[in-house]
Amino acid sequence: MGRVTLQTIADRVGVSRMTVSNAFSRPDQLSIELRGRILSAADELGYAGPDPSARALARGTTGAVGVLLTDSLRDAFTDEVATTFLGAIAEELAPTGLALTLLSASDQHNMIPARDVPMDGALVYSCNTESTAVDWLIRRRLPIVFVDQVPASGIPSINIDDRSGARAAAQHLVDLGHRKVGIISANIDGGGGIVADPNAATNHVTRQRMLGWLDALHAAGIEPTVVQEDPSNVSAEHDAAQVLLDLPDRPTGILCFSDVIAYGVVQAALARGLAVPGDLSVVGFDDSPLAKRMRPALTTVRQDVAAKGHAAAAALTAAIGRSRNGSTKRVRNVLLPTELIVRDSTARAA
Amino acid sequence: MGRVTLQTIADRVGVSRMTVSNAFSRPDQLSIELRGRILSAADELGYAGPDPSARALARGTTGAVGVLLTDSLRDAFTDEVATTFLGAIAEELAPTGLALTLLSASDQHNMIPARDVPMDGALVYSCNTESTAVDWLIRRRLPIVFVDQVPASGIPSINIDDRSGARAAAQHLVDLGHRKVGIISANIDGGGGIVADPNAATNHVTRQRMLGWLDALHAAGIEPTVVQEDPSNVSAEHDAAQVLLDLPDRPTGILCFSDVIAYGVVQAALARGLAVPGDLSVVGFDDSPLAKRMRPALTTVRQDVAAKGHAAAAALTAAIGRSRNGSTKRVRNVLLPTELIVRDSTARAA
DNA sequence: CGAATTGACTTGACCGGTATAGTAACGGTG
DNA sequence: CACCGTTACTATACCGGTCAAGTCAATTCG
Repeated sequence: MGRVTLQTIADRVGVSRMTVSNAFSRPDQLSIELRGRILSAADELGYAGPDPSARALARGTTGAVGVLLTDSLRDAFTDEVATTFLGAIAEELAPTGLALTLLSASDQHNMIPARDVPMDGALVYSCNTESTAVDWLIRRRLPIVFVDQVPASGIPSINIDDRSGARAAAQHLVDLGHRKVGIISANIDGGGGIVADPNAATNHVTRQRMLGWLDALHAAGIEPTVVQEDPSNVSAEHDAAQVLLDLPDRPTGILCFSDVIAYGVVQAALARGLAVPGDLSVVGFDDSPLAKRMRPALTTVRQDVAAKGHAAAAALTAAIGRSRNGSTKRVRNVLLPTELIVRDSTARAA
Repeated sequence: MGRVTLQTIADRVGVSRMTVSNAFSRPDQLSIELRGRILSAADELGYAGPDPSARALARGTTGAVGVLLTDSLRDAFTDEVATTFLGAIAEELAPTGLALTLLSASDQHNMIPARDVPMDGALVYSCNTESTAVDWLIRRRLPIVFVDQVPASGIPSINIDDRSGARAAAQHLVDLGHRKVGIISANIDGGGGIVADPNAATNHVTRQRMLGWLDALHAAGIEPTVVQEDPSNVSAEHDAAQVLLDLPDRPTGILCFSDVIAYGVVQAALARGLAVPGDLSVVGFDDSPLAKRMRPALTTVRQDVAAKGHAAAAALTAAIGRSRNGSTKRVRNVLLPTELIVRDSTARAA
């Protein structure tokens, strides 16, 4: 027995295929009585409703939007900040009925999700600027929204004020009298260890935070030692911390790209008998739940990740709406604020 | 200027549409020279590659698989157990190049993701048995895998041994001399508070754990007081705990559906000056990271969520493969073990 | 009472690809 | 030199829907 299609049902009921289609998609186009007959015939035949792929082709819409995530999706679920973000997106998307498709920016054996997966629009979340996946999305002329990405003209974007936040964090250490400062950044140039050129970061967020830190430090005449996480390493935070703590002229304050890193630094410091914040001040970034939870509670830069997610999803649905009815309203570039939260992991330099 | 399709390129280069299609999808079917010309023509015209929807229709495959989640996707990202599970799925799926689409079981204004989103297969994760979304997936004849779901014949399933785990947990309390036992279950019949019929649960996991607890308790002649979380409530765990702790004959041991609930119970107990485990023993379920982290460290039932995720994704790709080449290999029903982990939240009954 | 409207379907084209069977040219073989 | 297997394309028929523009009878209206 072949597949059941609109035609199968049409033949069975003795109407045209179009009428059956209407029975499912535009109930007001036929009599209630006939619709009832069609629906029950469909039911008997075990029809599951119009084929989504066929419908997508004909209608030009799929009912799903994508989120493009750097490298492994795995990480997206491991990181508390990312899950909060995704959760907020899901929440904002729920009333629209759109499903959420997770796309990996890295392609697996000639399958490039950004190019090959059907969708109505996409969110680009903190991808490296060099990623080709983004180019595919653009070529497809999909409505897209950049999040934590360097804003491009004509593309709506959601960012947080990373630079100001980082600047405030660094200034905080400066104000506490720290002169020897270390920085642990996310990955900048592919390896681990000490970074030669702090401005080489391909990731927008990494770069902005770096600029912010340097703003305040340079203004105070401080030249920090910058190390980066080795992304291929499980104990990346720990190793990066060791590099700094092993320096002949050990820093008294460390600025971290994230709370997770900061946590690792604090653990590493405590493990070698250093007091935090007595011997070492540590500042994180994000204000993830971890920051409040850990001991000492972490001084960090707060960003409202949930708000970012909501804004991103809203911007995307707006962009999709815009592309549907050809409206040319100007796109918005949102910049959400950051705020320094001082807790117990920072103190005056010894 | 209209949309660029295979035909546009074909006309431009002066070949048939099929040849252009081959240039993209089956490079071995044409000369290298011609393919080069086609590709560069496509490039000039700003062609983004074969339209995914059209290709999906023609090929009958979309490159994405779904995960059907109970109610709000939001929760899926909030719950550490769920994110671990999803992360493992993503990891297992990565090498296949399949994208992961998150589907809400609840339908929003006549858009039912399970029915309307294009996909090659789906995972059904811990949905209520009554959910109609599952029926849609089945009707579509999509390859599916049940996870934490009552196994149905002909459908591969991944489960953990909830009942044995719960039994071990309850037996543990019995062995410690507890006679007054409370149970805090996940939602059973839609409300909050004390549950009349513990067997009324529509969710398979909820039901199995309940059966397990009762196995051991009834064998010891103990009739527990069962309360359930009110899902609509933010402080659900706390409230449920209060109900038990307010009982005239306060329980000395409480069995919880999850570690998160157990955490809430411990907090509630400590808040009213009860010692844990001195005055009250608490057992969780899942062995999420929280269990190890909290103080006192939680006695709980361990399940390997990551393994569950991997198994689920593997089973799904297997099912998809099976449906492609019409193989009729028998489907597998996997049951993963659980293990009681005794930590510091349980002690002999006072 | 004839014309304009409405309701209920139908017709034919189109969405943008892919599968499969062909065909023509080319070089090698017995 | 007829025969055969390749290589490189093309022709035709779907895939399973939806859209826009009919058709035709049953109202409604001036």
